[in-house]
Amino acid sequence: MHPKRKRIFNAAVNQFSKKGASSTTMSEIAREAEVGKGTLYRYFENKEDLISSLINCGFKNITEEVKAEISNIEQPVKKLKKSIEVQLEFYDQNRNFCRFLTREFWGYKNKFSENIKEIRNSYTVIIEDIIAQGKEKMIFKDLDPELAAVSLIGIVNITALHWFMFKEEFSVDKIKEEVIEIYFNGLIR
Amino acid sequence: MHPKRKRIFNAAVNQFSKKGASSTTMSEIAREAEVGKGTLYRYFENKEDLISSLINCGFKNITEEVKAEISNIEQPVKKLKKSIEVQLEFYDQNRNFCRFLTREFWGYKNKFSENIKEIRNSYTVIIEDIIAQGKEKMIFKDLDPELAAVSLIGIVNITALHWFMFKEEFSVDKIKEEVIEIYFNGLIR
DNA sequence: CAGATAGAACTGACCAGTCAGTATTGGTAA
DNA sequence: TTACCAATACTGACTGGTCAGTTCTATCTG
Repeated sequence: MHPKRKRIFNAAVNQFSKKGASSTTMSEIAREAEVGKGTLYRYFENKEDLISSLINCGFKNITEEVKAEISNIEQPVKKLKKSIEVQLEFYDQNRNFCRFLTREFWGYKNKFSENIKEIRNSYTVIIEDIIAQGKEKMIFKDLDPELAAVSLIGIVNITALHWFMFKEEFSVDKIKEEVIEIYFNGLIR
Repeated sequence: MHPKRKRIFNAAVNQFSKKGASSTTMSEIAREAEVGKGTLYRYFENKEDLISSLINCGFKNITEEVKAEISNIEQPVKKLKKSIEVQLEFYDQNRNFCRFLTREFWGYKNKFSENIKEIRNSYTVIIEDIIAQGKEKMIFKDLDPELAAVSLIGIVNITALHWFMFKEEFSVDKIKEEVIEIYFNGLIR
């Protein structure tokens, strides 16, 4: 990616994660990126394009990373565990992006929203497939794979968000262990 | 509550859930509420006041309802099950509010944000306490109650949101059953 | 009449997007 | 090496439009 485009991306994520996309002005992004305001429009058509490119690109990154990391794992349980780990680590290393994503994701209602539905789905489906696979092999219970997938995504996302919204420290390892315990074996002793 | 204030509340939730709070104009809210624009400012100081009152009030409603419903239940497991049920049913009956809340909640960074942290916490703590209680009674595993509470909230919220964002039908019963199964006993057979 | 309301008209602030002008780069010829 | 010249990248003041919040008048209700 062009280094200036990268700079704008980073500046935008920083600002968006602080104030939300719609309360952030293009001038602020330009200032933070140390770039003229006009330059923004050389790299992005308009504000909406910037926002959706950001969501697109970040989401694609996570999805690709997860896909790559689980591709040579056989067992569904190990696959899921790995994907939880990868996701938590990605969030840990991209906190601002995580804040931005979780905030804008649901809300995003515009001409790009169809696109976003698709992107989101592309991730959900990966998890869903693993669960369906494990269900066939009689490793997982007979539950709706979509619901099970969404539940896992919910746990991981909200936990990560909660932790670095309200806590100072964020221990991927501890959270990973406990999330895995709850999701696979439940809260009850 | 004054009926006109109520009307404005409803209109605002409708609009906000469609377009997001910051892209909704006060004139639109007035039109939808069938109320003069000037009247809005008799019932709310300004737009921000309207938004934060809405979040406040809705969140308080859920919290109160959950508190009331679980107050005369003894067993931690039953308490948690009830609170899942109440929350899902509340969301089902207030879909627009749910969409609005999940969208604005995390993002809300302004003079009210401290307040929102508090409100949120007041709900998390209820769940957390039940879990801590069950942990002491050796019913629940030795996990961090906060993490366990946040996980549950994540499952319930994201599942509900996913369902009436991407699906037409929303069966509280089915979702409740499966969420409970996963959360209490885990995905693994 | 008195208090509340609708809603039109207005104001001032704010902001996305533009564009005329400036700086930088890289290629070419002297 | 230097001088010159596009072409390309960049800048930030400016514009047009939008919208929160105010004010005012006509209307309604009791």
